[in-house]
Amino acid sequence: MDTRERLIASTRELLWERGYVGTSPKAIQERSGAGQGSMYHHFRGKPDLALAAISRSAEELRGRAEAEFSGPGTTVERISAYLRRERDALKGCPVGRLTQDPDVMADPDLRRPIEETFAWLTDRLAGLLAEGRANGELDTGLNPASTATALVAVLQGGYVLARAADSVDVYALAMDGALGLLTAHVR
Amino acid sequence: MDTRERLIASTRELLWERGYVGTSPKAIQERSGAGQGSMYHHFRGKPDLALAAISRSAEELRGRAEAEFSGPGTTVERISAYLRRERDALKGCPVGRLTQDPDVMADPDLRRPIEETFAWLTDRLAGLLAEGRANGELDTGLNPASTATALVAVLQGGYVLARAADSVDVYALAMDGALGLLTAHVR
DNA sequence: GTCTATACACCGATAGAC
DNA sequence: GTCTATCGGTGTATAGAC
Repeated sequence: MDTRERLIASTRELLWERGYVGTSPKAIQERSGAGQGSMYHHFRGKPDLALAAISRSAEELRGRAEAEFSGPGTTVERISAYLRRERDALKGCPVGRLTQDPDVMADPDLRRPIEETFAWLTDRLAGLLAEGRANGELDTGLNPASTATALVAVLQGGYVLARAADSVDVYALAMDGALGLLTAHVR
Repeated sequence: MDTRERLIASTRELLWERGYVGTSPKAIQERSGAGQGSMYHHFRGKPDLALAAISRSAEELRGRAEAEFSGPGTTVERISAYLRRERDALKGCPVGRLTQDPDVMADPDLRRPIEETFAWLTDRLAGLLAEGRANGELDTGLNPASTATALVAVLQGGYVLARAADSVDVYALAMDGALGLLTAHVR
């Protein structure tokens, strides 16, 4: 990995662990092994580097989700696989955690990848639910848009509860609850 | 409000808006109108003040939730009232947002009120669901513990999605989805 | 109780040598 | 491309006068 990539990788880790305000150029330099001058040669400053890091994380998240969504099985099985996928629940969501960072949300450039990721995710899930409803797998009474939003929310909230309880089991419990509720709509 | 209370109130606001790392003693002093010496007279330092602020916020959250839980109506109506209560969804949860703060979670004293609040909340909701199941209001197949966890998660995640989309409507949509799923279990 | 002065490390960046 | 030097501002206090 070249210096530029190491800088991005280290920034992604630090943003995940400590958020934007909690991440200093100095910490990024130390973790990446790059010097001061090196960092400012490759990036114009902290926001520029953060943009590269956030975009990369958002891209990766979508890629992994898409793999699950377009995998084998019924729509409910694919949604279940996505929700139950092994996650580092105590670390939280590398994209979702940034919504709590006022300096990120105040910068349209930094905000965009986050907004787009959740819009895409909710939309993709709504599509799967609509597909399941259309092919008779799911109840006709189920609303794809609101249900999809609730499912993404339960995922993000599961991270919050797991961190609060310091237990990955709480994340799994939240997914059990959500899927238990959804299953009642399976014909 | 005396100086001590103003310091706590300002710290609560700042922790809500900017988190622990994003909140400086200087900012607290400016917002509260208290001077440097005044702040360090009433509190030993930032962690001490944060503990007072977090405890207060946690207490208030429980009080408001309990008002909804012990209010009128069926168990599902009370849960619905709680989830749909008017909230400043774009500001996020004053307690839940702190789970993203590594310095808060690393300090057992600061962490405790957060952990306790979510444990209480989930437990209280599970009790309501169990009650609804026992009195025939809800499906016997519904698992109170996992469902309660999912409901608290959807609430916390609703805040995340609302901030990501910069829209309170997304929060409401998540609640619609969750209640839509729950309603299928109402006999 | 509140004020001002002081301290020292870190933040985020720029300049210029190599 | 990377290094070191330097910069003004902030973070988080402590000390001591009033």
